[in-house]
Amino acid sequence: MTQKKKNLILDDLALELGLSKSTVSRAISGNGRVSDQTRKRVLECAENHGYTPNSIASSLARSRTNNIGVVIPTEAFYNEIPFFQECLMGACEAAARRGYDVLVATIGGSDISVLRRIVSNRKVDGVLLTRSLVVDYPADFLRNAHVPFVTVGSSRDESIVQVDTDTVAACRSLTAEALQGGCARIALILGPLDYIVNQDRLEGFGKAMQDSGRSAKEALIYQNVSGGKAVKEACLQAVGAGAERILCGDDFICVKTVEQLMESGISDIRVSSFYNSDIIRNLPLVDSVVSVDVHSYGIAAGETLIQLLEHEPTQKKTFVPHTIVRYRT
Amino acid sequence: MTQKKKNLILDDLALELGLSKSTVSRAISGNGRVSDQTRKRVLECAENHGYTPNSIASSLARSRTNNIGVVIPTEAFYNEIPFFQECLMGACEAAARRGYDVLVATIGGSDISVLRRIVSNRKVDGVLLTRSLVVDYPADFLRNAHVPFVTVGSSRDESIVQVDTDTVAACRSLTAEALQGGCARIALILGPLDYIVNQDRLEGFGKAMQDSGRSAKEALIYQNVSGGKAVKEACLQAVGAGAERILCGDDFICVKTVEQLMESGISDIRVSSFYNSDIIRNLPLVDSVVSVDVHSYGIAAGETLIQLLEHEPTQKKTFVPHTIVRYRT
DNA sequence: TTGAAAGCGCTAACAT
DNA sequence: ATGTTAGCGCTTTCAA
Repeated sequence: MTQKKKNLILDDLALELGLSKSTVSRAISGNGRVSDQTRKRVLECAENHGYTPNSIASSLARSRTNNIGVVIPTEAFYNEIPFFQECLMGACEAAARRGYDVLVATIGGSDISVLRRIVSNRKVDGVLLTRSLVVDYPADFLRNAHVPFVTVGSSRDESIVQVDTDTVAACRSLTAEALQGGCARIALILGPLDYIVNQDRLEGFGKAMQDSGRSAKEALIYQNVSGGKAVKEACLQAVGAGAERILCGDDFICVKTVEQLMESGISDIRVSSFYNSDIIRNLPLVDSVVSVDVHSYGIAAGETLIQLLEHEPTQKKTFVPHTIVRYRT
Repeated sequence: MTQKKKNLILDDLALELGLSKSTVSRAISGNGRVSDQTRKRVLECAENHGYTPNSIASSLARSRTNNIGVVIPTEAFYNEIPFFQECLMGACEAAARRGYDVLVATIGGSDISVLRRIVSNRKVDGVLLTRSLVVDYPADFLRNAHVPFVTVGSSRDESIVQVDTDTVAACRSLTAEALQGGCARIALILGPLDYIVNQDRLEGFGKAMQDSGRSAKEALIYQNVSGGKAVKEACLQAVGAGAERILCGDDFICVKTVEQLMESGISDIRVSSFYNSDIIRNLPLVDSVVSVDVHSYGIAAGETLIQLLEHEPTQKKTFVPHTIVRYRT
């Protein structure tokens, strides 16, 4: 086998086999009837010539790229690093399984130019949105452009296909646990409410409070807290107001909260997080978290999107499981 | 403007403008001479029709996709989460700036099937390798397939275009600092030596020892340590052997080491890490780390790859800066 | 400067 | 079951 054989194409195979291009194409793609005999001959020939179809040409002819786009926010990313990464890896896994590839579309703030580009360049067949805002520009854009998409995380828009964990239920359970300890004064530090997930967290929290016969009013709730400094301030306020336990909306908040507590030399307040990643696994004071297998999350979302693209039946809303994890009992 | 205009193509514009396809193409792509007047007319027309070229067709005609592949290892990833993520984001940024898009190719262990696929499907013009092993399958494969690529991290192969931080120098400095404290017994816990980066770390460490007039023999060196359990064992051994300071090869090792120290109730040993991410920013006992701006790292690598693809002059080896960061002096 | 025409490599009617 | 023939939408010689 000489190294420098030029890239051969369908015609070459057809010529060598004494068949027509189309028959060879059918045999290789598996679309259309071909006798078992010829199929075998073709496949064999392709195999030992190391023929691989040019997917670009195929894309042009079929108007399908077999690529999906995964949208990742550049900023939020610094607060929730592992989430998007794991999600992405999951999506890649799902894609690979079905012969798709993944294009990354970063979104900085409300700048969706990269997304616009890959869509208008027709580089993807569909898109995975890895965050849902209350006002969802990317989703609006995609709907408008008639590009199939799936959101990771809930959307208020029922018509959107979504894959999510039951955030409300998860936060409800975690809060319930926290309350069981007979904790009198509880604080909640939450991020921006224009993220659906934070709204859900708040809702779950509220429900648990009600469940235990309390009013959400009794709790110290700090919402729309963003940035390390703001978190630390909220933490100080909570402490000042006599909080015995602090629930944190996400990892970043949790990290900053614990940081503040340590700095203040406080060690008798317990902390929980509504979302768990490896970052907080080593933090002191944290004793329970909501844990989601984000990798499966990504797989489920990728799989769902591909089902959509292949016109396979799909549920409008898929739930992925969560668990409550306790540290140092 | 009606919403449902069908996707228009070059011919449509040509027709409307009373020009030929080719002229319109030239005007839009900017390749080939067109009178300023017509160019303006064409661009205007394209603009207010919202015309966007079909990049797939263009790819087929030019044999260029304007996509780059970024290879991410699936396993190592769990130990060094932020690194690959940030690198990827940096690469995306560089790509976006130059009109390229990014395809993700995951590699699990030595399974490079995804990489193989995107390459043989001709979905990318070049590849970024985000890790270098001593025996580098992906690099060998790419070289063999004549696909341009750049490695993030050093390679022993001088012919490969690489973007890296000067790991040897960085670890040398950090070790030197540690030794200055007048530390008698120093330990080094290092990951697998089949990663170039670990070899470099070891080398930097050794040099610093020599610089200070000691022999590397004096140090407690644990190499090829992988997995949390192994790290903890190494840590215990180091402690048993009287280590006063522990240098860790990377964040994962650092986390596990500190974990072990805490569990053993030890608080008079200082720890340093040869690589720093947010994970360890909140760890006790750690007082100095090597810090690299991984995002710029990714940008530099992406930029270098694209230069390569566009046949612009490129250095064989680009260094990105590092700093030594001290915590709690 | 512009146009005509031949691809790029594959797919999918339609015919045989 | 296989072959023929148009495309898919853009680029790029080569002429004019």
